[in-house]
Amino acid sequence: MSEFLSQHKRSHNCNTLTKADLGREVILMGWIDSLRDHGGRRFVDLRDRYGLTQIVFKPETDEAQHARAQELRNEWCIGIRGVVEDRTANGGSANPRLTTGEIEINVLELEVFNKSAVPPLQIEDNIDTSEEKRLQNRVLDLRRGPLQRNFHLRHRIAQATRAQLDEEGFLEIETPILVKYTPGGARNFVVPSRLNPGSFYALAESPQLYKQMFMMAGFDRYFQIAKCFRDEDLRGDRQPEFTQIDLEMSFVQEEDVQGVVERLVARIFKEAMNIDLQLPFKRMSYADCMARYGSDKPDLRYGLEHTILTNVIADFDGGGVPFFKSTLDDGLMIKAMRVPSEYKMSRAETDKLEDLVKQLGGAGLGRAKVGDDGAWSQSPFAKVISDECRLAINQAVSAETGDLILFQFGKPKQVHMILAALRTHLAKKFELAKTLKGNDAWSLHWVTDFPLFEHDEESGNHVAAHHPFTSPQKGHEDNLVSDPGSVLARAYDLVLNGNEIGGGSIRIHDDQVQAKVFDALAMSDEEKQAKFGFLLEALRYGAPPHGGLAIGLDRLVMILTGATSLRDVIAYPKTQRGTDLLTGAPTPVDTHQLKEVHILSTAEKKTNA
RNA sequence: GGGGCGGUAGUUGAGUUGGUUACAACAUCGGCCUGUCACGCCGAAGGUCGCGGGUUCGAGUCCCGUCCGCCCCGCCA
Repeated sequence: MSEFLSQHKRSHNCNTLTKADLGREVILMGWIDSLRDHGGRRFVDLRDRYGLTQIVFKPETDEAQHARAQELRNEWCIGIRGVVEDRTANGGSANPRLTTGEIEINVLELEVFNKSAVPPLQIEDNIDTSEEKRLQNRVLDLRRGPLQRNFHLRHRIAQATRAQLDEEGFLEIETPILVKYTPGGARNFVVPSRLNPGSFYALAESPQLYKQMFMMAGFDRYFQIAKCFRDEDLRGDRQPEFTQIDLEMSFVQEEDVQGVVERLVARIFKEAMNIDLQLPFKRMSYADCMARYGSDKPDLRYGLEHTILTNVIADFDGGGVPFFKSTLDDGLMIKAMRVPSEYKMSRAETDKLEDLVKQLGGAGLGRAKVGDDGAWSQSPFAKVISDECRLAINQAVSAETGDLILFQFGKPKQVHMILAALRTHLAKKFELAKTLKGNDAWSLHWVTDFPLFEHDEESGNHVAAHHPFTSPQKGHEDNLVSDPGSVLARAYDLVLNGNEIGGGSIRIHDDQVQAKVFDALAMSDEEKQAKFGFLLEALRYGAPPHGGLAIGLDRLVMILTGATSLRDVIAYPKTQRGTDLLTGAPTPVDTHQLKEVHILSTAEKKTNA
């Protein structure tokens, strides 16, 4: 135990002292952010999570302390006792960039708690160190201002969430992390059970079924800031363990859930960002999103809308363009995006767009430059297309002189995906969203009317688009068996600046409807009982109508902090390969540990470089 | 499962057609400096060019394999 600590308590943090404190004796503790040694004056910027304070060592104050100060180095953790003095009166100048910039602490006593080896990264706001080095040295990385601020904001958001949902009558209840393994959907992390040889838990993908059962238990309004685990491939915005603001409500319709979420998000924006959002948020149907933006989470802060041309061109039987004709004959989609003339691109730049299309798996990029009178140039279709078809296309996409029309042909899913990628690519290139200020910089909207099922190409079956407990829309129940592909769901996603930050639905509370949905999913009685028997059982005893939603907390924090990766808002994140460079996890475990949990590894031994 | 980019002092980068002792900035270390706050000045040290193999008189550079990081498609009910 340090003598210094037993005699002194920290009196202030490094961001509070001002001229109002002149003459006070204070105790500060923190890290050495930087050093400036002038021989007879030794300056140290002392840093803690709150800010910086300059401390100064002067030989006339204390010869010995001044001499010791020469030994100090960056990132040492120290404590000091000293007197608040006026920088200007001391013959220096104030630093207007610091809250504490008008004062400095004349050091009377110095305590070194712990020296620091030379840090492998610089502790500065703007570093260009590779992410690999940063993750390997995460403790030092986390000392940096931007990450410290990200976690402050994350804390504010979590607290605003608790306060708001508490005020709205929600109960915060925890659910298990070790849960029943259910195949289908996201891949589960699997945990062997030592006490039950050959059996396994899964780590919870989400508290979905538990929260529904809370409703059946009568808790009425539940929320949780819940850890979730999914063993899928990682992305910049996907980590294998992540956090959801999870909520569920009884006796509600879509607009009730959406209203709660809108008020919650508005409160988060107000408390964390001091931004007043306008309520309610816009609503767009899934079909509309896909047609106009090629995405179920479009960024609505800019245009670059798409137009489906399949029917337009079919009216002209391909308009004399053999490729159009063969595309139509194959039953494929033709879609275009108009790039207005103010977004100027050279030939080389449009060629680069085509490279992007090919990287995404597209065959190529159809183009047409629109001239006077709607004539096309720089286009493989220009010479053969009929005037009528060309004009109809121009009209359909609202083309004006100087515009560029980009075409995609093929399966709808891929056509949408590629044009959506081009749209976001061009928006980035021309900085369409980045330059927006104030409220214009934020776009929130609901996407509604999702299909209840998706067609799974692998199995040929229908699979639940959201999850199998999502309620079909009213009047659609009869189509569940006859035409499942046409059934819309009572599901809704919340989109922020082109990111899906939340999703939810009104659930099925009627076991007859639930049975039909399982039928449409081609699920046998044994299968439903084995997987979801506990839920079906609960549905038999007075299940209330209910619905809810989950917000991806990490993603929300990422967007609000302006971070470009989830890794900057999760304290100890995983790399794209799912490893933790700080601790080295995951690691092999020895065979006797495996034996204890009754499993045997089939992995081949890896040799590390 | 697939496509793309990258790995060179502690850190970030440069390194030509394969050719002396692999270069710069910042950081580090030593010295000087009484008003700095991107302090300044003088000096020094610092390298298994991710790893393994091959071609060659000679490889950071060319070829093959492999490991690692990042971005994207698939995947993520």
